[in-house]
Amino acid sequence: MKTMTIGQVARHTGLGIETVRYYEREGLIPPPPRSAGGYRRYSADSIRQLSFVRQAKALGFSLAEIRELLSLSADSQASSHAVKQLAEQRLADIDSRIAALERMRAALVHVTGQCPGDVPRAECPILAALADGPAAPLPDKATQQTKTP
Amino acid sequence: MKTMTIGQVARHTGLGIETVRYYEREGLIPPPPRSAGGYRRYSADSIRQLSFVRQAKALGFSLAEIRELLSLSADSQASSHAVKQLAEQRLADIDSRIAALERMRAALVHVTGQCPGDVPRAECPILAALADGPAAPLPDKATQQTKTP
DNA sequence: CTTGACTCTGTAGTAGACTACAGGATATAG
DNA sequence: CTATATCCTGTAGTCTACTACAGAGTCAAG
Repeated sequence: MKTMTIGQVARHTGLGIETVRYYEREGLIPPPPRSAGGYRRYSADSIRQLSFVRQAKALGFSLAEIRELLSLSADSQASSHAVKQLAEQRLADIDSRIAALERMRAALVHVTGQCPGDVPRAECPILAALADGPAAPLPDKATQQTKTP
Repeated sequence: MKTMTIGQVARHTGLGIETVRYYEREGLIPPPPRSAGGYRRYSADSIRQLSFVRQAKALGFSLAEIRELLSLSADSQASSHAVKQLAEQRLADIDSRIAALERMRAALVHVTGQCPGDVPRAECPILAALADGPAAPLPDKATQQTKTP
């Protein structure tokens, strides 16, 4: 079976060598087997995982979230229940991200395709596209005393 | 016209007070008018902008990108050409993000809905969902042959 | 006018995610 | 066998995006 050095893996995934080692330290990818001299020897599987990390990062997932997603894929044949629950949470999150991106998309289409230049700014609402979407439920402070004016 | 203090704005947007001031320093929102005593007085427009920032951040945009997006909305009636070009770039980016999220979504659906437990791991590919998506055009070295069976 | 909650500026510290060496070992072409 | 390109560990530095004070001023209620 063909294995690769860390440099080849880095080139294939578009990551830096130091970054690959960093991901290993952080537990995002399992430590690969080593050669007699101590060199890391990667398989194609590692490439897949690292590409996943790169993509997921570009989508705004934190390394902690990505670690979780990767564990989902690793455990997919194991404890169905907990895994499913986690996957369903992630699914909901992803759905709302897609929805928000599509609102943003619509607004941008509006800007590029329409907006003749005579509309008075309040009608070209990139802002409005995302202004009221319920994406991330932040640390709830809402149930404070509403000094409603 | 009704204006709000920074604390009220923070509560409305789910951001911290310090964060709101930070965004102002960073040029994400324009400095609001001040009261006689120097207090910032926000309008509903600020709320909209700050909510946009919060949402866009949750989608993985950096503050620099968000600044750009906000400038798009601010200039929407101005120099159509450069603005449109920028908007079109952002649009393409958003499209590929949506596509990647949808691949990830499909993989998660697969995990939650299918995956009876007897499949041998290579068939529940959350990894494969993102393994080869073209999200960020990194220093190109690709042209790799997919030896995948 | 006093009080207490709130805000101001400015500086400094933190967490996450890299990124850059230093100093030394290893692999491989010739 | 000898370059030289690549790899190793370990530590430290950087960048982004906050977050936390300190010390002082402001606002609204009573």
